[in-house]
Amino acid sequence: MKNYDHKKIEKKWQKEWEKNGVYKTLNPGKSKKMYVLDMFPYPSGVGLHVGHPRGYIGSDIYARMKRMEGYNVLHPMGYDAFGLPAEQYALQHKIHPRKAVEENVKTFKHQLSIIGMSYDWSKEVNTTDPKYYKWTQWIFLEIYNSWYDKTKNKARKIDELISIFEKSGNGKVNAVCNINTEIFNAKEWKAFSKLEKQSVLMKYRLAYEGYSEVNWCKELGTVLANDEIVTDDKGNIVSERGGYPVEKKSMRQWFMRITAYADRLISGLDNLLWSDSIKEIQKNWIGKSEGSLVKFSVKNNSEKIEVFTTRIDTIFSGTFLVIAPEHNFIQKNKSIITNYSEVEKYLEEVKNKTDEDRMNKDNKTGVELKGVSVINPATNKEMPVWVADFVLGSYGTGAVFADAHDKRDFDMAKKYNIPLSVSIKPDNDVIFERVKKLEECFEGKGILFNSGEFDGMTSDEARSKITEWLSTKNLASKTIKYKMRDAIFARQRYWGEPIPLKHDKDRLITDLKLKNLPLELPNVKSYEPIGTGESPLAGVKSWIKEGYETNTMPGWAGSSWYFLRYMDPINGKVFAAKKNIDYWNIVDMYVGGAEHATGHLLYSRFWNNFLYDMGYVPFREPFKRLKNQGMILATDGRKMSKRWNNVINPDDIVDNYGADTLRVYEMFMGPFDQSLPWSTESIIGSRRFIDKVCKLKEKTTEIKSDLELEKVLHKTIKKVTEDIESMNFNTAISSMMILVNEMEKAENVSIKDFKMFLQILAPFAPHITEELWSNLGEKKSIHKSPWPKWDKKKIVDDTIKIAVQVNGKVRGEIIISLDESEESIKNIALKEEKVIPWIEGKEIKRVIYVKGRIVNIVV
RNA sequence: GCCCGAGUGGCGGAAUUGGUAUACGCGCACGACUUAAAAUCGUGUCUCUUACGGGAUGUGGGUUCGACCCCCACCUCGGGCACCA
Repeated sequence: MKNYDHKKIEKKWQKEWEKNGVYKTLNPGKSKKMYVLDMFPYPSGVGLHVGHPRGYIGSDIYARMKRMEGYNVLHPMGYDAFGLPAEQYALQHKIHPRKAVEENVKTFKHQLSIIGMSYDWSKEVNTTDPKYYKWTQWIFLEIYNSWYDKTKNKARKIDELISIFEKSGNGKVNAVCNINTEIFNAKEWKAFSKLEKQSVLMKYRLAYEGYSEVNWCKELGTVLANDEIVTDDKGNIVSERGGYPVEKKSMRQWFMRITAYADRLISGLDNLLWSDSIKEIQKNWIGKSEGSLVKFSVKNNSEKIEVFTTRIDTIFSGTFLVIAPEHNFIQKNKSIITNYSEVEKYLEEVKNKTDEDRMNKDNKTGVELKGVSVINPATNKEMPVWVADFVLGSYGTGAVFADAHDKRDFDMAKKYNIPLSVSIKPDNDVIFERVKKLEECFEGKGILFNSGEFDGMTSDEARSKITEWLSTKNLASKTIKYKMRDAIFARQRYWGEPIPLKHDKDRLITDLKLKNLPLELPNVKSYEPIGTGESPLAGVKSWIKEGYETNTMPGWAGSSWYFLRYMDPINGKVFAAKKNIDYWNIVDMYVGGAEHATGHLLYSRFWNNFLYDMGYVPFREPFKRLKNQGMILATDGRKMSKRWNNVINPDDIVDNYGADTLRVYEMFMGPFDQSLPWSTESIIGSRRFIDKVCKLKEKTTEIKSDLELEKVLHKTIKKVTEDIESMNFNTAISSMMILVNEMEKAENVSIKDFKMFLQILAPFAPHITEELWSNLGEKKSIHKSPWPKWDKKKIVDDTIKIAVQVNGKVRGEIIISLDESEESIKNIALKEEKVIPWIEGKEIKRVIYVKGRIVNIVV
């Protein structure tokens, strides 16, 4: 059945490559460098399925071609092994997560090695290795000890901020921070206690302490990630494991001020060669919107309620204001709200509502704040104020003004019969419909509002003119808001990097110095939840005694900078030597799943931008080119999962068909970035292809191949080279299949030509090509041979076949020589036997010739 | 709901980006080899029509000498966000 013994051959060459260091990366120096990176895997307990290697195979092919093209290639692999699944796996199997990781890494490495990857394993990194996370901790401290200077638009050392405070206070500091800080002068600063200084600085630091709501499960005694909770049939949130109730609980956390980089994370995308869809996802995630901040004065009160809006052009028709239940206006002005008890009741209700309930768009609820009204700055008309939970405390200013243009405002008004209006220039039919309804609902209370002099303008013009006009009265200003929030950088878990900070009795925080890093995770007997919601570290006496921070870092910490560590993986003095970073520089080609668009790919850009600001790396963006491999689905079209029992293990495929077949098949299935269903039926085609290649070898001779075959060969070399460059592996393989079919048909194939073919096939099928190459007497590895060049002269055809159309329909074919004049080609076409019946006796209106493609006769 | 992307044979897909639609592979059918089967090789394989020809790239329209490709509307599927003002 088998034409060659793949098991024997593959094992033999894998050993040989290892022995000879064929894929070893050279030290910095050589001018042509190429950094080809895979997203490193999370080594789970179940090992790889056939979907996982798809991306790795693609990048491996790319790396192999680049190596043959003479580049010094950095193509490493490592493990991202901190995080929840390892902890859960360990809990389940009653072994230490470190042990579990060790075992899983072994499995992964074995599975990867039998597929024939060309990694330089001496560059391997593992995020859970203290020698690695020493530097994750160090970067954290660098971020912690920095603030964002908006004027210079870069991060700076916190020490510089302190000296500014000492000289002139914070009045002139233009920094990005979430909380409004009180203004103080130098003298006041100096008078602050240590604790006061600490809390002021915390508002500026790029990593800061704060509080946030978490999913707290009392029965499990632990905080749960969103992945670990589900909604039961009654609509309550419960733990996935056990189905215990889950409630919201405020917890002390650490945050990363990623919002400081929001603009740069958008603009930085411009120069990246990434798919538009990933760029789009990131832009939407950051959610930049430009608008205006409008002040509504509260009647009989000195207060003003600020509203963020992108539609200030609709302000003339704003008839009421809605604020979020979390808005601090309510608590500050209890006394003037005449129906406060009713309001309080509503706030209580909202608090107990599940998120799902709150997000039910069709059921708007709210309560009017009686006794309170505000003045519309554009019309000077009095407006009632409502509180409603569809307004989010966390976006904009937590307040909106309502007008009929907005569906939500309209729904609210309709439900509670609040007068609503619409500006005289409704922008589309939907709004016109609403205006009609308004008249019905409110018995004439809904009115068209004339926005006067602004009415003839385009929306954009009106927006900027109105803002300008109101700003002269200090009632509005232009502003920009983002959807993205600061990232929580803490987990109440054991299996993560310890945060290298200490809290003393007086709540003063000190940071560890580099010489004291790494702060190693203590070896504990029980890494199970301790029941308070804090991390298991809070139950370690020696840890608490030292005052160490009990939160650990989240899963994305270690993966946010690993691409830098590969450049210099065992350096103990710095995270990577400057010389290495300068040389390897930006990652030229990054391959991985699109599911990391709003996680890893954003966080690592953030960290890299920060490291750039601090002068540690010479490039702003970490990944120049990004390719997202599509998922391989199971034969049933679903995701491969143990749950569906539809997982295909690559080990079995390698065993039955060989690694080369697996590689060729996975690349041939379809476009690299497209998700495709696995088909064990179809894989045989790839195996047949390799069998045919083996058989072809028997046919090779010293005699020169004929010209036609040479032509096909050189065209194929060109096609394969270009296709690998653009990662169109499926068409590269199909063109090689065509070449093989031609070679089979040919009388004779020269050894020289066959070898060239083996070379372009080598990145796809490294084992069999190496075997045949060596059988043909080559002593050095095919993978170190220079990439073949196509001969330009051999790929031009002197005569070509083109189609002749009549009125756009193909009626015949002619063979022409390319240097023939347009005039004579047209004449040949008009005389073509099969064409004549279609044009005979008709007036020829036009004859169009597209060079080398087609002649179209219009009659 | 909003923002992306995609719809091509029985199946995975190709099409030089506006120029001969269905390459390559799987499957299927027939044939050769074989006592037989597997493997291998050969031939065929969008559809209607005996043929001449006609019709097909989710549906309907448009632009063009010419449209899978561009424009408009709709349908279906996939991805992202989701009461974001």
